[in-house]
Parts: sequence; C-alpha cells; structure tokens
Amino acid sequence: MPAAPLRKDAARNWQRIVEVGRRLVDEGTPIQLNDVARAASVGVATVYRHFPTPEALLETVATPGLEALVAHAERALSGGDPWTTLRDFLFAAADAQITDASISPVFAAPVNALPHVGELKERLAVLFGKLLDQARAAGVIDPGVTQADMVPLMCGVAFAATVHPATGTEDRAATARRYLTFLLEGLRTRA
Amino acid sequence: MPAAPLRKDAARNWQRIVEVGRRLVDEGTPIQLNDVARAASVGVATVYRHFPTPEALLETVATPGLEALVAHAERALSGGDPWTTLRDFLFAAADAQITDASISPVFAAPVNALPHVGELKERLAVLFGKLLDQARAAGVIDPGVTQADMVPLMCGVAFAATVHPATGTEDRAATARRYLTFLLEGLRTRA
DNA sequence: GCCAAAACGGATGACTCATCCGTTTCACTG
DNA sequence: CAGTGAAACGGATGAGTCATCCGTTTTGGC
Repeated sequence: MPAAPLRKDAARNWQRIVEVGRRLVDEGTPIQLNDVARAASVGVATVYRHFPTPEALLETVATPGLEALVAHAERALSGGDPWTTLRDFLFAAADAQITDASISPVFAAPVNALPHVGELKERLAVLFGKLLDQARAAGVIDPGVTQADMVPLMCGVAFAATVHPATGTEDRAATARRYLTFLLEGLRTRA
Repeated sequence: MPAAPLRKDAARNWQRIVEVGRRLVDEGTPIQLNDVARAASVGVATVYRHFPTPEALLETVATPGLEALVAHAERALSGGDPWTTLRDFLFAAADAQITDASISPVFAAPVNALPHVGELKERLAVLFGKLLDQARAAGVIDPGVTQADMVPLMCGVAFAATVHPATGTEDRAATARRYLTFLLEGLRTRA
C-alpha cells in the first residue's frame, strides 16, 4: 500500500517492485535498483520514481513485519505477568529479525528513508518503554536497562546469531533464542 | 610487516598504504582502493598489487589489534580466578572492538582474505575455549555456552553498542561495557 | 472520444572499479 | 662502479554500475 493513492498502472508497478524487493531480501541479495527494474519488467525510472534509494524499497518491504511487531507489543500490554509478557515479546522480536532479513537493517539504521517507518520505530520504542516500566515496577528487571537499550540489544542478539556459523535459518533462529535467553537471564533481577 | 621480504621502495609504499588504511578506518570511512592510492600518493596498481581487495587491507590494518588480543588471552591463561580472568579478557575484547573499528568486521567475516588473520582467529578461538573450560570446571559459567559462541556474542555486544545512538567513542565504549555486563550476568551460574 | 496530467521506459552521461603494459627503480654481479 | 635482469611502479583505459532526463504512452475525468 503506497503512501498516496496511485493510478492503476502505477499501483501495479509498485506492487511488482515490492514483490521483487521481498524476493531479493529473502534470498539475501543486496537490493540494486537497476536489477530490481529488470526483474520487475519495469523501467529503471519507474523504480527510482517510487523508491529513490534502495533503503526506501527495503523499508517498504520491512513495513508489514514492523507493523506486526507493533501490534504484538500492543496486545502484550493489555495484561499478563510483566516478566512473561516482556520475555515473550522479545522472543517474537528476535524471531522476526531472523525470519525477515529486512527488519534488522531498518532497526539498525539511525535514520529512516520513510517517515512512516520512522513512526513505527518510535511507537515500538514507546511500547518497549511501557513493557520495561511494568517489569521494573514488578521489580523483575535490572533498573540499569532503559528503553533506549532495547532495540540495540535486540539488534545485537540478531547480529550475534548471524555471525555464528550456523547452516540454516532454522539453526540461526535457535541460536538467536539461545543468546536472547542468556541476555534475559542477565537483565532479570533474581529474588 | 608484509608477509614476504620486500624491496625498499615496495616496503615504503606498503607502509604508506597501510597508514592510509588505518586513517580511513579511524575516520569510519569505507576503504576504496582507488582513493587509498591517491591519498597514499601511489599508483592504483601498487595498491592492488599489495592488497587485492579492500578486505585484505582492512585485515592488515586489524592485525596488530588481533595479535594484542591473542597475547592478552595467552597471558590471561597463565593463572588467576577463572571467572575474573574470563571477564577481564572479554572486557578487553569489547573495548578493542569499539576502539579499533577494523576488528569487528574481521571477526564477523566468515572467511578471511589473509591466511595469517585466519590463523589468529583460530588461535583466539582455541584460547577462548580454554578460558571457558576453566570457568566451566570451576562451575561458574552456564554449561550451555560453547567456544563457538564467544566470538559471535562479542560481535553482538559491539554491534549493539554501535546501534545505540551514543554520541562519542567514549560513550560507545561505556555502552558496550554495560551490555557486556548484562551478558556476563546471564552467562554466570550463581551459587 | 478527447485532453491534460500522470506515469512510463530506456538511452545516456557521470562515476567507480580493477587491469594492463610501457617505464622506472632496485639490488646483485663481475 | 657500470651493466643487467627482475621487481615494482603508475596512470591510462575499458568494463561495469548508477541515476537522470525527456520523448512516448497510458489513464481517467469531462
């Protein structure tokens, strides 16, 4: 779904381009706008018109995943044990980063090409803050960890799993979960 | 120090090129062999002759730092409380990664351009194994963490500190230490 | 059906990269 | 110390990538 309403042909091309982008991300191929154009059977200019930079396309590809994460966080806030809630959400976030390769770079980028993506990240940060506050209020988490640490830490977990010489996506997800477990153990305050 | 003994002019140029490489790394500028040539007042071909790829130059720049780390680990093994020894070494490794930007990418690369660098990484892995074994034998560390986890985890810590929107190198080092503290708390088995 | 606006596409110039080869420097020998 | 072959030098250049520009086509309201 493009930002503004698009003409029929434009919408069709937009879709095609995003589909190619998604495919490239899944293959782990870096996004090159010229190649995207060829693969989408579309003129180069069309790609550049919709997505001025590779990052813009990447962020568009990442958007559904980010929205899912935000929705998950909002659901999580509606109740339950603070620690379990936080932990489950973090596991979901780690999984998302491994499963969908477009998410990590968007998280790690200090500034985003798409305003909407920036807003999503902002919302996520706020939600992280609330989840943390709950946990802190319940006295189950190290008071030294702040809202601003959460995205970096999650990026670190995903990155660590990427560096580990695991073979498949399945293994990498398992590794990420294991590393997240270590981290959570370190963040938790024990009785 | 190049691998093979070099002619005087070749040695001079090699040095110049590495110096430029070091400067670029410190500035955070990506290494482009053509620019390196210009900055070192040397022909492009000379650069390519000594360093076929940017990675090769990067690894050469990283070598002293890696050797220092290996030396540190060897010293650490000569005695002391297993937990303290392991912890201190990990803090040194984290610091090195933040201080010297050439180290992280070399760690994270699955395969290295320079055989010597590959060997250094291998030695480091072995030393990590020994430090871990000591800690495990003393019962102070989670038995689920293996030698193969250490480099990825350290990369994760450094990466997380990089993602955190800190301003200076000083702050980033502090953030890395804080994150490493969390991680260590998670790896440690408590009485 | 007609027209203006919107979108299209690919040819093209700017830029980057890495090789090749004619020239220069070095170090060893007599 | 002059001569010589090997080693190293450097920059011109061809291949390849990137992103813009503009003449043509498509769309959708009147």
